[in-house]
Amino acid sequence: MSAQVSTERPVGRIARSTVPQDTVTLARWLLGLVLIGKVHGVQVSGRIVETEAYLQHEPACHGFRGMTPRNRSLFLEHGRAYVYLCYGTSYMLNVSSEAAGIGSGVLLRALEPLTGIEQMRRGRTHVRPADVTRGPGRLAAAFHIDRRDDGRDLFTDSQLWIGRDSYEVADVGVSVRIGITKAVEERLRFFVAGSRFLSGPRSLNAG
DNA sequence: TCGCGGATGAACT
DNA sequence: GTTCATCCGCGAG
Repeated sequence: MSAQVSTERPVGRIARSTVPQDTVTLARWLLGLVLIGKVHGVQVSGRIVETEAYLQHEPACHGFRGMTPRNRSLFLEHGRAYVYLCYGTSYMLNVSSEAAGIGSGVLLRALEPLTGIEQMRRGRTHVRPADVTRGPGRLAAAFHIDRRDDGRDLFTDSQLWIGRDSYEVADVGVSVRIGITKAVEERLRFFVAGSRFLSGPRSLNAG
């Protein structure tokens, strides 16, 4: 099958009032939207093609044991960035997903690069262009996302935000989540079916 | 394409 | 001291 590749289209702001306030709904709704960032003053962007939902009531979720200094952004109202360092090497970008006080969120796992590809690859020229935003750690590295971005409002921020263009997702795929050790059976990973820019083993990206 | 092992650092128990 | 939602390079098939 031929993977559809999106072309450049004008990206606009999304009214906060239209952002879903339910974790699984938000995880699916984010697919096809565009993440915009800035690297050394240059705008970079990519289409969201893969997300995972993390619900506070399950042990795989960072909010499971309640609020701590690290995860407090997860408990803000929906649409805030929760950024943390994983394995000492990779930052993860999440979107808080429920009302204030509830520690659920959506992990952004992969983007299809749209603009600023060479900027994203700066200093990582050994990474193939198609791989530069494949995987949550590489996505954050490409956008230079770190703990300073923690807490940003991703629908009103000027440096790091989520917008929308005319692209519409045809088919959404569902699978188990990747890389976790708890609640491994939950099917809470969502992706743009057929995208060439997904992370994880091929077997998870079919159907 | 896959599976494996090491690197890595901050938060948490 | 343990945990961890990863990445990279390597070698086998």
